[in-house]
Amino acid sequence: MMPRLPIDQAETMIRAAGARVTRARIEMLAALLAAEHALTHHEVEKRVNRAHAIDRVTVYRVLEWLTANELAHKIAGSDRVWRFGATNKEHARQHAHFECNRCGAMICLDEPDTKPHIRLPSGFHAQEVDLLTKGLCAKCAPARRKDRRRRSVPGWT
Amino acid sequence: MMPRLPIDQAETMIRAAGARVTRARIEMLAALLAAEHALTHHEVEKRVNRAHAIDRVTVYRVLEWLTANELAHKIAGSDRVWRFGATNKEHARQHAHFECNRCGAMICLDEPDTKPHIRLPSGFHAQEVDLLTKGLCAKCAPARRKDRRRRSVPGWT
DNA sequence: GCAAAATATGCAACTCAGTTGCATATACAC
DNA sequence: GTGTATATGCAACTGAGTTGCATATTTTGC
Repeated sequence: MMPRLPIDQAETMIRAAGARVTRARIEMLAALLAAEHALTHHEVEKRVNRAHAIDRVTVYRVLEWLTANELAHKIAGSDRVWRFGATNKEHARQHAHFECNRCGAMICLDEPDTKPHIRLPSGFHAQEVDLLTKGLCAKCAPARRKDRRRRSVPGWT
Repeated sequence: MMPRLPIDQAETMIRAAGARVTRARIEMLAALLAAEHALTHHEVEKRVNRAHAIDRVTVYRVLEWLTANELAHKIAGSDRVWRFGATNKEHARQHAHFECNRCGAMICLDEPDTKPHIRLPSGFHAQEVDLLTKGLCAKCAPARRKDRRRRSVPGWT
């Protein structure tokens, strides 16, 4: 299968979802598809605005729409900011992520080979298990000594 | 060992940390110790204010202080609100939690028996692994049909 | 193509968690 | 008790995310 431009791929995905194909949706999904890590609303806004201005609110609404239509998924980070990643078709449900304790970057990981076995109190009913690995990303690992951006207690959950 | 009042236990813990023993710290830690699940700043405020009024900002600052001193730990939920739990001495570092998809309640779990094996991209360095199981809590599981509080795409991460 | 209906966008104003600066109150050492 | 370090209260702020409503754009039916 030949490599396609994110913008074309995005359009195809949205069209396949049977919904209105708008420039905002195409460009935002394309931005997610092209991204090397999960993007905040602000990052999406910045990347898309290179082409033309999109309203803040539209960014939120489109991201919400993409999430509801399973073209993207959102990840809660330690900084209370949602990050969004394009949902790749193979692993439709990403439940494993990595978060950098220094720069806050988040990336999607493959599912772990061994699933942990969780013991819940009686009456509780599990639906999904999310795995968040924290540490230092490739950019931050070498620079770890001069740590300037750490939060109150880095890495705690 | 005989059961102690949370308020006494809290005072002992704070004194043991070698820090100033204030009413706000004692009462807030006692509230966390007595809580059946992790509390938001607002829940802490409400529970403590039965005794006497504590400023919103003080609540934030004391919770931060408790976290920094490892007497409590904070958990990021799907609703962008921090929840705090008393750090129990046996498992000093809680990294497994349960979040209810319906009411948002969070509780601390024991570590899973089998730790998952995570494969990271090269250059990445893992420091902690957090496990978040989502589903329905004992209160919400029976009432699951009339779901009124679900978020855009419930349970996604 | 063109008009009408359906829906997405932009704008303004809002909510709510969490933060910061600074003056005042309190715990503890002496 | 008195002095000093530090915790608290107050007010004002930041920044993410939301809502209502008017306007623009996509789609559908012709």
